[in-house]
Amino acid sequence: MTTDVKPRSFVSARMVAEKAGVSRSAVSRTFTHGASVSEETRRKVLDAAGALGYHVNHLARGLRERSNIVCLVVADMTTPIRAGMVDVLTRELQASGKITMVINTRADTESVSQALRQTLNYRADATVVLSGTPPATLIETCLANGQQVVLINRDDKLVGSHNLGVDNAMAGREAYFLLRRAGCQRLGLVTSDAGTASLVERERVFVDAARADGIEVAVFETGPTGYASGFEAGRRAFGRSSSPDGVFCVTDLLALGFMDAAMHEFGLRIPEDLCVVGFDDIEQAGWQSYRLTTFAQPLKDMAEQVMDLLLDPDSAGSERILFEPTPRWRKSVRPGPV
Amino acid sequence: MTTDVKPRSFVSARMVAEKAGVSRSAVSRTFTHGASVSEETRRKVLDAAGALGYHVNHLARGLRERSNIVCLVVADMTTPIRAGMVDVLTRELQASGKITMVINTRADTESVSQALRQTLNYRADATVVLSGTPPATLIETCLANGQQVVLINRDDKLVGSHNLGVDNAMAGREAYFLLRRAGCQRLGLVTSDAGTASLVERERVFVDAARADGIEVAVFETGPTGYASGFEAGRRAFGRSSSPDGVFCVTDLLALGFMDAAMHEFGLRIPEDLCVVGFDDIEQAGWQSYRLTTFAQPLKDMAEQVMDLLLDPDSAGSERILFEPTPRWRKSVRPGPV
DNA sequence: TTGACCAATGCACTTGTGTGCATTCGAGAA
DNA sequence: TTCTCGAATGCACACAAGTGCATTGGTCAA
Repeated sequence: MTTDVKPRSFVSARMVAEKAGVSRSAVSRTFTHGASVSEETRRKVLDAAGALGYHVNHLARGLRERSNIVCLVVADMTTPIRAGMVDVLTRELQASGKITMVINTRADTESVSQALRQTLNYRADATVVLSGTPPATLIETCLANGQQVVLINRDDKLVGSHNLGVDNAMAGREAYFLLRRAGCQRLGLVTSDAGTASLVERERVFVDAARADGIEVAVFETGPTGYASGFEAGRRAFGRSSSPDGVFCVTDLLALGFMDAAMHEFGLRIPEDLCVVGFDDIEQAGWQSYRLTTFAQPLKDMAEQVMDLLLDPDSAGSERILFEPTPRWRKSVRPGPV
Repeated sequence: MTTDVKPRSFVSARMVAEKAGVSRSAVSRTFTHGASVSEETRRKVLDAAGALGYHVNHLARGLRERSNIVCLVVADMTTPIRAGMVDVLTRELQASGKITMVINTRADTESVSQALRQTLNYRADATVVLSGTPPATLIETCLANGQQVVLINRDDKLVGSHNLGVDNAMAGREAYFLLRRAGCQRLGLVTSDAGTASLVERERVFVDAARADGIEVAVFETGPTGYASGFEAGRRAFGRSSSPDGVFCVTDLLALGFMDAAMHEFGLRIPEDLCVVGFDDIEQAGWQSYRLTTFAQPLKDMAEQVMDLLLDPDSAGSERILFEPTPRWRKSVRPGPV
């Protein structure tokens, strides 16, 4: 063995050109739409490319113009609602020829900072943040580098970034209305310690609406956003003297946990003894054991809006785009008083 | 306006060099671990880089050596088990400094082919396939181009590709044993029309084990893998004369749907009237309304194994690595006969 | 027959890195 | 003072593409 040169793992345009007996430019032009190549050369190039297994290097192409890479920063991916968002977004991005880099981050700031830096390292054209708390300075760096930034369900007011969100206030009001119409007297609210803007707003509007009618709401906050916290909230809610008969849970997962505690730990019937309203309309909310009345986030619409923003190069951004959650009437709320 | 030259969106090493008054090589070396740079130059470069907001372009870096990109090909991402896989894998990849490209594909072959091609276009070092049916020829192309290929829960026997999977046979046998010990007489099996190798194997082993004891199993196959199919299976199972009293569902989602139909449509008690065993141990299986006895896929272990394979450059591959699913005893199966 | 014109092609430059090689510079030893 | 050695630095090239510009070859009309 004189040479240690093992066959190059990736074939380049140069190698195709050699095999086809043409110039490298010809290869390049063959794979560029609208370039001027004779039919004969084109065929020779395509034959050689097929034989060698050639694939255009999008990384090198991205060196000159745009990379077509979009970064998706997301936390709590196993949560049904988040999984749904990632699913619809990746699908939509792919359909437009973009490629998706997923950055899975825990909630802590340091982790997100690192993630955002990766975004810049790989020259992503845009960054879509589904969660976490990216420091404003880092997002500004993204913007300064010409990236487009889309924030979903967050309430930062960063100049230049796009902001999508659902109308939480509407959901809070509507939830209160539903429970009152069902004749509920002792209202409760279940939330998490996440302190996300969306969650806080739903809580605030619901509590305020009740207070305007002179009704005080019992608030339960037992841990992170999830089934377990809802279950624990249920345990506490019914383990004492005055227990609620109508509850708004700011998230479906919380609601399902709460319902399970009420049903299986305390033998309550839903909706006869207890009415529950959730938010998100995750798949499980429609399962026969729960049939939760809730609000659906228009995921598909939001994803399409994101694509419109990304594909429009000179979209100004920085105004907040609100989406109407659509109510899903199921069986966890009575149509009227008992 | 004489010039139309707007400030370059991304700052390059050249610009940093100019501002710092050093050569571009110095900048490059500052950001390369172990290179020879004086402390003074390093500081000047870092200052300039900070002021300009410079970030190393990993795309250009990837032109020379490896790209550090790993492609994750996945279908049915909203499914809890898949979401869990994507979550743990992205987390693990990130921890090793890899970047994850998610390719969301429908089950059809054409879609997956296109996805695999993207993988090659972006010079991914490796491809991890969670699902779908990539044609063998395409995977061979990946291998020929020096990519590592990891197939999870599939049964292709492609030379050079790594194969991870869980011991489906063990689960099938164990499920049969559990139901028999509970005293179940009329066994049923719920599966989907997906025809995945894993699903088929679980079904086959379960049915064979029963047949060996002279017991015939009623098989229900009503649609794609999911809650709705399980529910429909339940409807059919109890809508006729001889209904099962012990059922193995090849997936938790099928099991939960089946249980809901049994409980809410036919008023059956679990486990008194009906025993159910699932597979996957998704989060919902532990919820209070179900408490499903099932088998957990060792997601974390599998992800770590994937990382070991990817980080070891000369791992031969092509042998199948089996993982033991761990049984989760809950309440959907009686400990003994009624 | 010759000028004009157009399609096809190749050369050379661009993008942003990392790095081998040569050069420079300064310090320490003889 | 001079020689040696190592650290620091810059030049130039490689990587894999796209593309402006010049050149070539062929066809058609005058």
